[in-house]
Amino acid sequence: MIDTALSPYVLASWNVNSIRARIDHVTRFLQDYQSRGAPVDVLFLQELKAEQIDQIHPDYTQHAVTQKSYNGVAILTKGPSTLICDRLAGDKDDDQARYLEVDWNGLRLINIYLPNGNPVSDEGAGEKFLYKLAWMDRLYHHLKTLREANCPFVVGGDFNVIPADIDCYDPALWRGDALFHPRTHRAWRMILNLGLVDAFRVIHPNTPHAYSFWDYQGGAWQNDLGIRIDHFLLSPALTDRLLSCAIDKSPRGWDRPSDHTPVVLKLSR
DNA sequence: ATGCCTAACCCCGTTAGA
Repeated sequence: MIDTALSPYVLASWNVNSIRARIDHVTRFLQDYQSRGAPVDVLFLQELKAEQIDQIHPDYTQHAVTQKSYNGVAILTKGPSTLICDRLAGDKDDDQARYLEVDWNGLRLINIYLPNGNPVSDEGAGEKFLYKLAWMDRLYHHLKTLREANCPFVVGGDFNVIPADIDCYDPALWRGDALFHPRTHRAWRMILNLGLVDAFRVIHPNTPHAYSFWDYQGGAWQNDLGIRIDHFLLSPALTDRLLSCAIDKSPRGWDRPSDHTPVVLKLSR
């Protein structure tokens, strides 16, 4: 008999690059963890790319914010959860479906699809890059509010941030890209300096080739030319409950995969 | 070589992703 009181919470985050194209992969992923005795309690999905989505899995409470063709994020939880917010504070005119915040067992779950930001353009004045930086600043201010309220939270998702050299196959090649730009890194540090921990990197401080994304082009997957851009950040109280964080490479090797693979976090209950 | 995949959408090419 499994002692559920001692089993950890399992949280996963996955940019599926279209939920319609990847629904069977999501089902298989959840089934695999279920059959391995580590059922997923919380699943964050990004890039749904569909305005209308059905119930993704019958065993979960589902929240989603969507738009036609682009973006879209969902949070699936075992048991009840309540919607807190489906857009990031700080810009009333921003209607892109990139942010979802729910309460689950007194824990704040925040799923993000942070803007890519390319092209950076001359002097970093590209419209998309400025939107990314502004979005990161808005995220910083919102998380600061939660920190000051001592609200325990986990932020997971596709950050479109390569945190450091170790997180990409060729730092020289990424220099100047919106995912690896000094201004992106500064915004990332601002967020971490609220007292948050990059769960994967604190568990695996020196592990190279720990990637969560491989481009479809140029045999990137076959040659392991990847980048780590999908992350879980934990507030201090949750950092104390961090048991493990791993990147599950297997779904990237399935037939017609997403270009991202899931990150899996375990927290003590 | 802002490109050698992939998906959406809407017409069978364009846009976006990272």
